[in-house]
Order: sequence, then C-alpha cells, then structure tokens
Amino acid sequence: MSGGPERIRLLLADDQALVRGALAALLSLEEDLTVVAEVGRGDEVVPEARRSAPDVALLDVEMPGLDGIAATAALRAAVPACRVLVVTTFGRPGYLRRAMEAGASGFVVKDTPARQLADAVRRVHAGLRVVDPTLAAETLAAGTSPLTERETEVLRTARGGGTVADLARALHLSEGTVRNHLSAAIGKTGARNRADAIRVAERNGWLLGE
Amino acid sequence: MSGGPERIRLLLADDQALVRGALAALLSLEEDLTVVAEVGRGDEVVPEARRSAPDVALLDVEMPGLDGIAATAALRAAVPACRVLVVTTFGRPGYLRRAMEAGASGFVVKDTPARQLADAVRRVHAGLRVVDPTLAAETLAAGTSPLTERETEVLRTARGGGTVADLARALHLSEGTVRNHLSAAIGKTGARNRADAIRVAERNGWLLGE
DNA sequence: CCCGCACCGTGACATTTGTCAGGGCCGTCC
DNA sequence: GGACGGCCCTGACAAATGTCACGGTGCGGG
Repeated sequence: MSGGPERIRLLLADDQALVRGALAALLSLEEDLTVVAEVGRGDEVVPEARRSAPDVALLDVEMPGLDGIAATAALRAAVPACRVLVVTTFGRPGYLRRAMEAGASGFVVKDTPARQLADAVRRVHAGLRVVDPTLAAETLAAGTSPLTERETEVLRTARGGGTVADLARALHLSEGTVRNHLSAAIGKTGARNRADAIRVAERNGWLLGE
Repeated sequence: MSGGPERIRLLLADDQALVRGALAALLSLEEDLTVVAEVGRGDEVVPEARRSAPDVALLDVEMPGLDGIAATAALRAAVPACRVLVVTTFGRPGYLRRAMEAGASGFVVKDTPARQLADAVRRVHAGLRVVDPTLAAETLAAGTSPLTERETEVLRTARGGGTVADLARALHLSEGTVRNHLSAAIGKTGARNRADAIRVAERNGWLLGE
C-alpha cells in the first residue's frame, strides 16, 4: 500500500475468474504495478474504470455483455486517459486490426511468455505500441474482411446452425436472398461449405462487430 | 526455498504460457505450495512428472500433443503417486465424466474464484475429490454419449468441414455408410444439420477420445 | 441356439444447398 | 446524368445432403 506513489494502476477484464485472479497475482509481483480493479464482463469495464481511474486496462476479447473490441472503443471514449492493452486467447488476424482501430495501444496473445506481460504494460503506459510481430504479419496478409455487411450478418446468424428457411425468417429476408449471400460468402472465403465459410470467417475475426 | 520441507509440489500444464505463468504466480503466493514444473504440451506431462516428482498435477484439457484427459490417464499409469486436478476452460458435461474415468481426483472450471484453487489443490493432495457441483448435476443429466464408436469417429472427422466423399475417403468407408452414420448421429443428438450435430456433440464432450 | 446390436454396404428417394442468370431499387462518385 | 456497386428478389438448375428400406457380417448375452 505504501510502496510508492508512482505505481501504474491496472484494470483487469477477463471472463474467467481464475485467469483474472492469476493475472492479478502475476502482475502484483512487480514493484511498479498495482491492480486496482477486476471485472468479468465487458459492460462493466467503463463503469469500473470511471470509479477506479486506472492507467492501463487489460481486456480480453471474449467476454459476455460486450466483447473486448467494443469495450475498448467505449473505454477510450469515456476515459481517454486510460490506455488499453488487449490480451486474448486467439490470435485471429482480424482481431488485431479491429482492436487497433478501436483505439487499443497493444495486443498480446495468451501464449506469449509471462515475463513479457509486465514489460508490455509498461510500454503501453509509456505511450508506446505493443504488437505481436508474428500476428502483425498475418494481419497484413489476411487484410480486411472481403465480406459485405449483409453477408457478414447472414454468416453470423448461420453460426447458430439452422436451415436457410430459419435464417430467412430470423433476418426477414427471402430464402433466395439468403442463399445468394451465403453463396457469395462461400466464394469470397474460398470455402466449400457453409460451415467451412463460417469457420474461415471466424478464424479471421470477420464475424465480430455489432 | 527454505520455508519448510512439507510443501506440496505442483506441476502445471497449460498451452497458454501467460495463463501458465499467472497460475504459477497465484499458487506460489501460498505458503504450503510450490510449483516445481511447467509444461505447455500434453505429451510433455509424463516425462516432466518423472523428473520432478510432483504431488499434484494441474492439467488443462485443451492442449497440443495430447489432450488433458489422455494425459491424465498416462500420468496415473506412469506416476501413481501424483494426483491430478483438471483445470479447464469449458464446462463440457462429458469432460468431467471422462476425466474422472481417466483417474482424475478433481475437476475445476476456469471461471471459479481464484481463492478456491489453492483449496482445491490441498483437498486433492489430501486424497479428497473436488468437483464443481453445478457441473456434476449437468453431467448426470447429460449422461453418457448415445453415439456409437463409429458415429463418433465420423462426426469427429466431419468437424474438418469436408464433403461426404472426403469423409468416405478419409475413413475408408463407402459414401452411403458415411451418410448413414451421419444420419444416425443427427437423429440421436436431436439436431437438424450435420453442423448442428457436431456442435451438440462437441458441447457435451462426446468428441474427445482416441 | 437365437436374438439383439453395432457395423458395413446398396440403392432409391425427398429435401436442402449452392450456383447462375436475370431484374429492380437505391445510394455515391465521376 | 450515367456508371458503379451494394442490396433485395425471382426462378431454375445441379449437386450435396439426409432419410429410408433392405441385406449381410460378426459378436456377446440370455
């Protein structure tokens, strides 16, 4: 508590309580870091950040309530002084780009060595950007989503695994139109199936928004 | 190092280095626990356990090389003195049953509070069993897999997302047989699609073994 | 022994899915 | 204004998928 007045204040957001607590333990070992808040849902990030005024927020992408990308945007708007470091399980190429566009300062996958996390936090706090180099290359290669807005929506709905008729009803579209969008999506993703297209799009992080 | 000779020796296995390190930090805060080994792959568990002789092994289910269930069985056979606590992301009903059958002493999901982990470790070390009560109920409800061995195999292969012809070639079966197995699986899972059936089976942990 | 059951295969069938060629409605940009 | 492109729809077609009925093989239990 009285270690010094200059500690970097951290907010942790991760839906898995165990991981959250473990990260807190890991980061608290550092002299210059202190965890001032922990939340388990994306929509709790902004309220909690308003209350505890952290310097850096570590956000997971997969969270209930609000995904980490949307939470990033909301947090940047509500508490501009707080920088964001996205820490995620999956190195989906699209995630990185979306996170950066939303205003994140850094992006780290969960299979990077534990030692590097504290450094990443310090760099972000210092105003630098932190990006996994391997992932950056993939992101450039994968580029932005080739899918149109409607195609994305159809594909996202199709994730639930219903028939074309179901999708048409859910989206208030004609069956033919749904088929057309799916066909276009299958072509653009280079897939052979609807299921295949969903997998490809998901892996690239093209099914996130909204 | 010299806190006392009676510390519980732990082995951690998780494919995400960050989580692994964080768990190590969390558990090392406890006076009576010490982490003696960390691995990132399932097939490294037994060799490492032979070398470091841990009292308790914390294994993730999702791991490259060898999944946590198979690693549990192998570890129990190779190093009977070491008890196993499975720590996993997904509370799939089938995972719990399979883990227990493989000889695990405990099963914890990653969104349990961090404080409880150390207690779970101590209980397991003391010879008790630790099971998430909510999950136990679900497991009883979901029961064992209704799928026959072949159906499971076909469904597992179908996950890759190929056509029936592809599956037939990969499994050395006739197309008609593959269709029959898929049809049976769809019926038994109460699904309407092949993709749907895969999702249901996956959620229940029926696609694990082998 | 006989029955049930998992398993493999065949063939035929209805349904679903994916593709293609159209056409019309709107915006934006040149 | 005209071209372009996203979006919606139609209708028709081929291919893949799911279902059904059937026969044949082993294996284990009553």
